[in-house]
Amino acid sequence: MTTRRGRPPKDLGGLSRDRILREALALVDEEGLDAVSMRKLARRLGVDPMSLYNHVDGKDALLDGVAEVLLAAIPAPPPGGLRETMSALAHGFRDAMLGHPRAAPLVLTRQLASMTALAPVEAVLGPLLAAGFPPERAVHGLRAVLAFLIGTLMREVEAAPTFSSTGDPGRLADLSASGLPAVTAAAPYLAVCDHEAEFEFGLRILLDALSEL
Amino acid sequence: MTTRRGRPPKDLGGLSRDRILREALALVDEEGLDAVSMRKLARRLGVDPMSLYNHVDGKDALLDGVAEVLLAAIPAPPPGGLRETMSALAHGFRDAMLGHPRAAPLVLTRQLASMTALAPVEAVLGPLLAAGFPPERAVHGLRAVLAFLIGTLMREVEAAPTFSSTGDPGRLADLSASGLPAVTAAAPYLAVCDHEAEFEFGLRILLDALSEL
DNA sequence: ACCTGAACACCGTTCAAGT
DNA sequence: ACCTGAACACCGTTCAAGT
Repeated sequence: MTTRRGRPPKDLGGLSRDRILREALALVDEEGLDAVSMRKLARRLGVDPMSLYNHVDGKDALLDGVAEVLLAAIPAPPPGGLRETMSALAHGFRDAMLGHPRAAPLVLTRQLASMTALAPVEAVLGPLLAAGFPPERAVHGLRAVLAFLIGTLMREVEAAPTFSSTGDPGRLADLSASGLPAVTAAAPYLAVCDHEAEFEFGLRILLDALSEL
Repeated sequence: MTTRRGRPPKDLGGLSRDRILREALALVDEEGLDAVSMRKLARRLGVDPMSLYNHVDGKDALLDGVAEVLLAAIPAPPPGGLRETMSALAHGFRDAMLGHPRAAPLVLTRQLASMTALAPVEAVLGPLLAAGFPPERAVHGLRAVLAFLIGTLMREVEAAPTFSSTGDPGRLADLSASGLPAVTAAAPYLAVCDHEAEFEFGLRILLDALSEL
């Protein structure tokens, strides 16, 4: 169990798990994941580094906590059909990650043991089962879509290969000069990546496939 | 350019970029990514930490180099139809990552600027173009498949959420007791993940979709 | 119950010096 | 051209002490 403590501790300017996690997220947003350190975080909170350990189990648990904060920001999908629900959740997930691009890898790359990660799972699984999917197929479908979401978002958040570095004008030239015929032919498209369009394209394919059972 | 130096330096027991990268990969395989440090790597090589900097641009460049070593292990696909080629490459990619599961996140997670990453791209794009795909669609398809591959492999390599911790027998009980109806109903399937089957399932869906234009 | 600060065993990297 | 070692500015975390 990696969830909240029993009682929410009073928050009179004092330290608390929530305050620490929020400040950690702010730190990641501003300076990036690599810049996070217990000491720097403590400095920002005006406390001794070791005080953090009264509310958080260590750096790794801290980052898990931040990931959970991000996940909790995914809104519950409005009730609707299978396709609408899955699409809403996929977009909610994407929006939550894009709202904190530098922190997103925490969600996308960590094995979250927490139960808070289950709310979106329930929201996807419910409609799939209601639509008559046997549970095994439903889980299959969920995992295929999730894999795609994680992969696209990693790319979008600049943690995974695009074959287009975001602002590099020499990239096209490099690709064209690669000597690889297909790469050269497709260079103008490889050099640019419309993340929104890629997301919709892949999502549509997967949802189509699921609809056809 | 993050490629090799001009001349391959003689390798008489001395240091070299290749020797450093190979040792780094071995270190990751044995102790995991977090355990990698320039100092420890130097210790294993029997040299002063600072000697590494004569062959590698710093820790980040070192890790990029290891990622490229992994990528280079993907075999060129045997000539064949569109579907065979894409499938062979996907499996080659997967096998390369599973051969070094602890190092795989380096490939899956980093923005590789290197040109060595282009060989597999060429191998996929070639058949797509030959099959009559307009370059824009070909790139779309490539990116959708790649996103799925990255997402599944992240999960497989235990860097991304499965909803089943690998060896945790209490997981099923946790899921069943979650109070979420759909999660409870699907708990037996959520608690277990046959990576091989998930991989084939998702890949088939995507390749089917691409075949249908 | 919470906070503190010294201390331990580490980091990556710069720089001046050696061969 | 390559290697070295001291030094700098950091880390995460343990532990004993305070309130």
